[in-house]
Amino acid sequence: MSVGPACPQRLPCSEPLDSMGSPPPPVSCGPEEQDPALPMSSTEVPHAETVSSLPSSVDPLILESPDSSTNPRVDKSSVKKEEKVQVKKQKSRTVFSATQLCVLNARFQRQKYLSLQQMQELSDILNLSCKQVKTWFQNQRMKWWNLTWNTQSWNTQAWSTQSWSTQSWNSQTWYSPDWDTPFYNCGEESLQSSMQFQQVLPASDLEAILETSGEGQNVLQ
DNA sequence: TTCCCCTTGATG
DNA sequence: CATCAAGGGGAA
Repeated sequence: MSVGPACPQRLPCSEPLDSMGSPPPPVSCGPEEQDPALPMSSTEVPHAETVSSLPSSVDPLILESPDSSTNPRVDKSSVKKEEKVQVKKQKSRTVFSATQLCVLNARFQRQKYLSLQQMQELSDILNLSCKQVKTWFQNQRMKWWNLTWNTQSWNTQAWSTQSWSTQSWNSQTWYSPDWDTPFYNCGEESLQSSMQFQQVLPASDLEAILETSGEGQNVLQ
């Protein structure tokens, strides 16, 4: 009933597609192709999730990845697939560890859209599934947009809608020219300032650390 | 296929 | 209660 669509007013998103002129769908960039088959074997979400015994946010950091072992075992629940197929309910909200979020956030600040390859790279580094990374970016984009227009509401004069819409999208999108150089793009620092996420760490550095360390999650305590 | 968008469902 | 990661639908 008139509750309203509850929709946060359609964002002025002209879509990055039009910006570029012809950002073809997806393009599938490389050999990677789509991965709807779930790379996760069966454990879909290997970590977290069931950590509700801790009183405070101790952050156990379960970033470890047992998936490498190819599904060693499924903890409790004797049923895993069946449950999904039949019940299909039980949505599990994966709780990303601090490290994972850190890297994701760092990357997001530089790039709002990732290509498939980049997505896979990130997922590999963080030990997450491609789908998870994709979903995370999707949700982040929503938040970011809401935040952006919200900010504009306060400073209606500060920003020119045209300014950001043009620059931002033009800079880069999922359609990036450089696959080899995932990081580094144009100077979007301006956006950063406005956004003021709480973290201002060197994205490339962070990722580099993770990459080098393989799975050093304790790097940043 | 991807995207956005809203809602669901779990976690804090 | 809010937040967050997903599920699902509709649209290029």
